[in-house]
Amino acid sequence: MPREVRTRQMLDAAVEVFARCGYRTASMDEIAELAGASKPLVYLYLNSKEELFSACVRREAEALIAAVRSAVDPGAPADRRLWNGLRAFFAHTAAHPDGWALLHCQARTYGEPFALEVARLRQQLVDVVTDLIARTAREGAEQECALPEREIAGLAHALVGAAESLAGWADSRSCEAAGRTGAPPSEQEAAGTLMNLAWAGLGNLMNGRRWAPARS
Amino acid sequence: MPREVRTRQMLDAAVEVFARCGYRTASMDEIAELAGASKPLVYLYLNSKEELFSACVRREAEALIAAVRSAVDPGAPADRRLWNGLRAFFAHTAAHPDGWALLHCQARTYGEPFALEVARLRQQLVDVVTDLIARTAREGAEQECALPEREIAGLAHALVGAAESLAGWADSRSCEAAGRTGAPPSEQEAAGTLMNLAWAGLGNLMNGRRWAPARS
Amino acid sequence: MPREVRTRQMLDAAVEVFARCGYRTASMDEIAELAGASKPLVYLYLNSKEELFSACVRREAEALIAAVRSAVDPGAPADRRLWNGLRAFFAHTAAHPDGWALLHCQARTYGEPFALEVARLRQQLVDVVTDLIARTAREGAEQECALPEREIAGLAHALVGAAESLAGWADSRSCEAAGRTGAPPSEQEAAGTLMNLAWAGLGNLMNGRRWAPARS
Amino acid sequence: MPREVRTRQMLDAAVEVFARCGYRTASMDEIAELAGASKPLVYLYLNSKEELFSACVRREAEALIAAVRSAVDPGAPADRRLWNGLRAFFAHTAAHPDGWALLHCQARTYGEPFALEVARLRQQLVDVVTDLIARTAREGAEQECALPEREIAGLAHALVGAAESLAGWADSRSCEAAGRTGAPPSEQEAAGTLMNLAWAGLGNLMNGRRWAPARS
DNA sequence: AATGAATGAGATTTCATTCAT
DNA sequence: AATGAATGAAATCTCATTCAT
Repeated sequence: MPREVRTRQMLDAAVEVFARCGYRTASMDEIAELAGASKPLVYLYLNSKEELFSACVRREAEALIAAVRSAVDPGAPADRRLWNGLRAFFAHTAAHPDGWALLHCQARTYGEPFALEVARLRQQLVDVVTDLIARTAREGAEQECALPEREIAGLAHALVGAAESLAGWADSRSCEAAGRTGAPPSEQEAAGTLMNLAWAGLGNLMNGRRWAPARS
Repeated sequence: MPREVRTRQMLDAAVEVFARCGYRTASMDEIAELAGASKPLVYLYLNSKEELFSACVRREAEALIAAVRSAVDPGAPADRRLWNGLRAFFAHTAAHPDGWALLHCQARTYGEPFALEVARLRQQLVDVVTDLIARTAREGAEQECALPEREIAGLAHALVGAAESLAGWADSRSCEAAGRTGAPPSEQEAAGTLMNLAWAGLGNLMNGRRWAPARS
Repeated sequence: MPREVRTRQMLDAAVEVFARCGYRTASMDEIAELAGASKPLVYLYLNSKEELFSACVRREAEALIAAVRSAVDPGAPADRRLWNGLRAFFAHTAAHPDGWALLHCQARTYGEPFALEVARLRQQLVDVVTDLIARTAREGAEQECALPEREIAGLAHALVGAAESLAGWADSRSCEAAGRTGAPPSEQEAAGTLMNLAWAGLGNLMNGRRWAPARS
Repeated sequence: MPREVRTRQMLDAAVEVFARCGYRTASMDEIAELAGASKPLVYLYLNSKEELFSACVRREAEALIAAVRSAVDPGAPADRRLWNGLRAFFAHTAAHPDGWALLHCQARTYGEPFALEVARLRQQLVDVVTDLIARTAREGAEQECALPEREIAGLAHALVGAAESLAGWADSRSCEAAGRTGAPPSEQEAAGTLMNLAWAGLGNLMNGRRWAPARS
């Protein structure tokens, strides 16, 4: 069996096991077995547990970012682009729950040696969203009312977080765990909720309709 | 030294170590040492690593929820209540970064035996927010336009996720890791961004100003 | 069982196993078993295989050097001092064949991380011998004929090597291995052979009776 | 590439790696890579790590013994023969430091399966020297004073050991390790030191000028 | 109330070695 | 003549956990 194929199998297995168990709890034995190969072969091709995990994270993150990017038609109007990006995000995370779990749940531990890399990848996602928002704001501005960069960054972080949370909501595993009932939301629903939030927020902000605490 | 005091010391130490290293990587040796007690004593008081971790999560989650709840004056107007809740959330997470790291970063692993409990605690937080939103919506509705429960739940999830993300943004550790520059946002800023988002979104939804994809 | 006693047992076992198998071949399992303790305890007390080996080498080297040093009566005449030193050397190596094997056979591999330390310890032995020779030469000089330092160092190296070789000769294990027959030499014999060599060599050198190649 | 050439390349590589790392630490991967061949080929030609090591030791030992033997002109006078043998020994070990390291440092481990063979090869070297000394003694005896065989064997062992030690002294690697300073001795110097020692020792012994401990 | 001493079980990783081609 | 692919076995080391005091 050619090396490339084997490597992919191993990554697939590793993503699944890491998503299920977490980095430390996952054992190389289990990964190797699931990949249908022997442990030494896993080491031969992927060097160490750490590198294997890194490779998984990188692959999944790149796939997610690529999915979002390619869904965004550069010629479309601003709102359409944001909408498509969101739908692609929810579609991809729903289609690849293990990869998503890896990125969202497992890869955040500070103190692990790959934390830095993971943080950078998440930042990439935020950057993509920041671009989307900035263009949306620019094109959609009814009047000359540029949002400060800092505010846009905040919005992007908030949106990414909201999207992550909604994606998690849609994940049946977390449903069971939390004891929630009722069907999880569809991608359309999740994207819709978020789109409305973003659209309304952007609109208000751009038009100066801010909420401010009443003087006490 | 009385048992209560010792126990608190142990939990403090455990939260710090768990936050820094994660559940699996943290070692009971380190925790015991940091707590200034011997390992057998830790076991005598807290039974096992798992129970110790659970106790940490429970304590920190309850503290966070209590902080948010107590900041919400039941007699205040709807927007004020949401605003105060958000500020309390950001204030608390900023004041207790280890506890927050525990809840946000470490405690998400599916597959660990305490995952269930952790998910339930997060659900409590979502429930608090859901209540806030529901009441805000009810009171703030300019016209009779009840939002469906399902949509409110979605909003709550989105808001909690956005808040988490903004709280993470404000955490200097993740800043360094992601290579971001510029000062992290203050609690006021974070709360403001989120409040605007929520307020605008709620307002639009309640008034039927929804964004919908153009027919293609 | 108190820590000190256990530690000594472990070192004893380690010296035996390392001497028998060499550093790499020896297994911590075997050492722990021979020491009558569990492996984790060995690690708790001695940290790592490398440190364990270092500790063995240090202990044995110090014991050997101490044995030689304490046998040398500072008030005795020069030849007597050398003689006593040699006898002590052969007596000690014969009495502690494992320790000797460790120093002589196992601890020389360049490339191992402890090679440096071992080389330094051997140098100590050479230094002791150099002192002995230097004083012998000074006191025993029939006429004013100081040997150059460099020559003395050479002699010391040669003597130490010769002693090592004779000590190895006396070791029954190497006898079997080499297929030699006949009883191995006693300490007295070995010391005598070496003493004569050293004494004659020194005498000749000091009196200028050197061997030089005939002009060809 | 013909088999013979390849085999030599492999042995060259193996000697280098074994000398650098020791038998156990050396890896077949490294040897194969350095030899520029694939691992299965190494196994095809040399069967196993053990046989490979044996082959290396045999080759190097035979080369050393041959060098010494061929330097000894059977017709020359006794002292001249010893002198030439010694010079050849130091010249060869200096010219082939890896081979020498293999014989002197790596190949002494009792407990490895080739220990027996290695010991026999060293014994051959001792035998060569024993012959040299025996003939020297016979020819050089000023009076009828045959040295007992046992004493000659002792001398031979001592001389070989001394030579080994001096050769080691001359090896720059051990110099660095021991922290010694000053230029290492040349072959001439080493051979001279040893020749004087041997010559004087032999002379004294044959003439009955022995050192004996004073009655106490 | 508190601990020094001790361990069973399991983790990652390495390596000599062999097929199938 | 030569090799890419693959592995069984064993190494070092760690850790949560428990006695005996």
